[in-house]
Amino acid sequence: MKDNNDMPGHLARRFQQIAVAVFLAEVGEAGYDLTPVQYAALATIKANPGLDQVTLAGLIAYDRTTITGVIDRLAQKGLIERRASSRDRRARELEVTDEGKRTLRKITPAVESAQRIMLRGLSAKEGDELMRLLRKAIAAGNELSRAPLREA
Amino acid sequence: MKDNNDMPGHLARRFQQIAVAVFLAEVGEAGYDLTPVQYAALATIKANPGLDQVTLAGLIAYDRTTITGVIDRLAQKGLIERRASSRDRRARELEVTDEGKRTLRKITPAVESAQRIMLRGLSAKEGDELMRLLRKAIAAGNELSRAPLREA
DNA sequence: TACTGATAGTCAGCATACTGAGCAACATCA
DNA sequence: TGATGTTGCTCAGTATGCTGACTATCAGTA
Repeated sequence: MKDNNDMPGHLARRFQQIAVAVFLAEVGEAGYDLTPVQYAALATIKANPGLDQVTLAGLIAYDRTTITGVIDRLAQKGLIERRASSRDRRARELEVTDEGKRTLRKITPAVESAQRIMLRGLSAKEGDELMRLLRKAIAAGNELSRAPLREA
Repeated sequence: MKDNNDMPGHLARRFQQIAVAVFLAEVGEAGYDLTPVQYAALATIKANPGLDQVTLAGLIAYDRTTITGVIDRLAQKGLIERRASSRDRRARELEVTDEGKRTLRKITPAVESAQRIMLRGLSAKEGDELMRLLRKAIAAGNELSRAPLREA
């Protein structure tokens, strides 16, 4: 009988669980209330102003039905704006507000600190190796989830 | 500006996302409807008959508020039974039913196949190394989530 | 131009996860 | 025994993720 600790799926869940907890703790201590998912969306919108929801979802591998709620919450917090596209009346163009940009600047140290904390059991070399292996496994499995990563 | 791919937190989320999708696909193809979370709970109850919910939660690092729903669904499917404990009237003792045991036997190949598929981009050696690094990072961060792993 | 298929977004419903609160039962100690 | 603190479990509320269905719109073609 295999132990849970021999199951990559179980380890994936556990590592993700810790990663989220660390992120929320660090960002919360900095005085902000942003989830990892909201942060990634916000940062990606800032890097790609005016992109639509489907493109955003592809860039961070979110399901299109999930992104709706994330966008709603970011908009409600005043961090982004959602405008109808002029070229395609189905699409909505996303833009980070000034407050969104300010928030991003302010929480960056907390976000980076969180990334360090979740790897604190590993040496720098091991941390790099873990990320390399995760990237490789993810690349091979990209099409297996409903929300694969998509290039812009 | 750091890329998402340099964030262990993002990689964790993505790997977990793929792991769940692969698990559901494999188990679904085998004709069963069990989530990874339900599977881990079921297997752990079978290995520790009569354990209570808090102990179960500790063994698989689930939050105690999450386990309630998982147990409900397993019981509703007829895979486990929940009895009041005679020693502690607050506690409920969990037991796998015969159908639960049969189900566990039947889906084991699908579960193992899923674990292989989610590592298919890696060599055997790389897969082992990924698991080792995940275990190490998880051990160091165990206490950082609300639902840490606990020994029996 | 009318038809057909694809695409952008949303919604309902279900299953994790978590926060925080609450109740019942237990354990300990004055 | 009685007060106090702890523990097992549940519930309400919020935030991902997913399945599947639906509307509005677009794009290509007959």
